[in-house]
Amino acid sequence: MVSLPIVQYEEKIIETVERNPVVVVIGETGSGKSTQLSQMLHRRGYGKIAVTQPRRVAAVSVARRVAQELGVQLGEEVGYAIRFEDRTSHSTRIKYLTDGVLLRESLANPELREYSVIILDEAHERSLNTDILMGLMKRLVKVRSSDLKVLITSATLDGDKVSKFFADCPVLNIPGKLYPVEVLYSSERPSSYLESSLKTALDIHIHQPEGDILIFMTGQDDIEKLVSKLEDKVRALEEGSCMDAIILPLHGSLPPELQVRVFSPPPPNCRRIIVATNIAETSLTVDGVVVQANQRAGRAGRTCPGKCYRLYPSRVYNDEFLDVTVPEIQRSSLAGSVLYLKSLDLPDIDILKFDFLDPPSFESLQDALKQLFLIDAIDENGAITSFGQKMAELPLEPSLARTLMEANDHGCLSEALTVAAMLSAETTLLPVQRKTEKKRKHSISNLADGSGLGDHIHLLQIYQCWDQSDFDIGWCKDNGLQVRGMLFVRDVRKQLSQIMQKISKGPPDVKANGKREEFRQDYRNLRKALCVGYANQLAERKMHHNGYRTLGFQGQVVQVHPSSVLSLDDQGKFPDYVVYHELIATPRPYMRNVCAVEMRWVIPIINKLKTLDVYKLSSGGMHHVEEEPVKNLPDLPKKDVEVPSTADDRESRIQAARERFLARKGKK
DNA sequence: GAGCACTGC
Repeated sequence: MVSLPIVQYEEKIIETVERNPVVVVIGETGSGKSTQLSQMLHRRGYGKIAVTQPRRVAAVSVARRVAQELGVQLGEEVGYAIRFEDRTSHSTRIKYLTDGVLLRESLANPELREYSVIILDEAHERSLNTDILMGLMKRLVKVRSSDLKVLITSATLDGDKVSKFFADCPVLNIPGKLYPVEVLYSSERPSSYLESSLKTALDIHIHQPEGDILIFMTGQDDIEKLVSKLEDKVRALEEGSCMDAIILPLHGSLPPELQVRVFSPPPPNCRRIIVATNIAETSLTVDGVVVQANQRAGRAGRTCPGKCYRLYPSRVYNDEFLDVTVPEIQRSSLAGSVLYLKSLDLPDIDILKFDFLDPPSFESLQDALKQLFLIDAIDENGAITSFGQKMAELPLEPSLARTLMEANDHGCLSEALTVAAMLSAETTLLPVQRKTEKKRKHSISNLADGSGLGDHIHLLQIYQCWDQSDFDIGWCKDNGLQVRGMLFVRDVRKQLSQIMQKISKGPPDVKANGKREEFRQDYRNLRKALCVGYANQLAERKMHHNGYRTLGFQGQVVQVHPSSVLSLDDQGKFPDYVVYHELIATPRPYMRNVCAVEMRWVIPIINKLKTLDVYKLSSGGMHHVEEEPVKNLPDLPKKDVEVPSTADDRESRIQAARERFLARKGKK
């Protein structure tokens, strides 16, 4: 085995950990920190060690490698835990797990006494879960000062910032780059990145010695175009003029069996040209890559020297590309995280003053509080309700958790479970769509059309059809649904159902299999439950056309997404009110996954909005503290609510996303 | 008739 750089630092690392409760380890890709740190501490007799990873594949593959290095059976001394898969046992001493799983564990056991060491790996990725864990660790090292060690590891994270966050804890730098990577820039900005990538890749293929090429593109669409163009060009090359080449696409919606092709070595005298999304940036390491046609130099130089071609001038790179990733916590809805933190009931944690490495804006916290209030997860003073406590147990966004609670009280839990599970997997359900195959959708819509009521009902009906086929794999294939996506839905549904059984007072309504609602055809109870859950995601149709105005966004005009199955009435009109699952930020904002609701269900929500007092919500029912002057709070309508505003900050984030999108389009 | 990507419980 090649000796990893980190091994030389073992004494130094151990010594620093012995003396400090928190240590930051900065190690570049290839330093071996993910596999070696846990083993070092294990050798020195530390107790059970948890190592978090932001992604499932990473948790599994790193655990597998460490078990192999230690010569033990996976699941014994070394194991992993990801959603739906716990491969650990009583003898497990080193446990790899996703950050989400550790957060769930900390809900059941806030002090995490099971572990002597907690390593938050890949913290530079700034996943929302890791960010929250960092805040919790800061508190935990105080509570468990004598028997807990915390390590924060990262490739590029600003070590000083994290150190400062953890009371000036020590920072260890482990050099890791094994081989040099030469970086080459284009002299000017290309008019088309696609054409420029094509030209550069061919040029490299024809003129450079052997070694694989990795090209980064922004999306599946461009990947498919580039792959087909590359195939044409390579085929057209004169026989024997240069080595062979195989072109491999790589992106998230590619089935796993096609993804793994990039791990098998090419035939002799053949160069692989891999065209990937940023999935290859972090999730997967492709051996043999020596040349890249875009910006991620870290992926080359792993096993031998490499080259990185940047298809734009260095000035562009320096001026426009060096923004550090905006942490997830500063761009996404915080309702789920806020509810989670409130449910922990830590006496010394005030959500508005929770110690984040990069605090989210005051507005987005308030936005989250407003949403939680609207769905009864917190009371008017901002304190978590018993309802909210139960919702936090569910691994769902609060809107869907609330929908399940409501459905359970109105005899349609079975259907609601299905809808929530289908939405959890929605992106992996549909097959890789090619522009040439549009017909597929119709085959399933004969069986399930949403009864005109929208996409939630559509998803429910698809699952019910599959259920009636006895979960036949062939049925999925015949109807153009991804098998692994549907199996995932079934797992999620089962998990949600078990949690609902645990938390509901009476026996939950899960056995009914949806017969009653099915016969009703109008799915009224289910839609009402969705309306209650999506109280913050309501839209009202504009008087004279089919555009909508969101009630949550100050009069923002949105359209129903073209993929929606929602039908028009005799007059060619959409329903007066809908709830939506998400808004997509494109030049024209779209609601994706909508469900028709009735005005009489909307009225109580509007009324509740009138009672909303954001000042009380955010003061947590206690005296408000100085730092945020009242005049900075957004004005909330207390009377005559026509266009209630509950998501001002999110609106500005959507706006910013739109501007970024437009700017990108403009450049093309 | 338009769709940025990726990840997690």
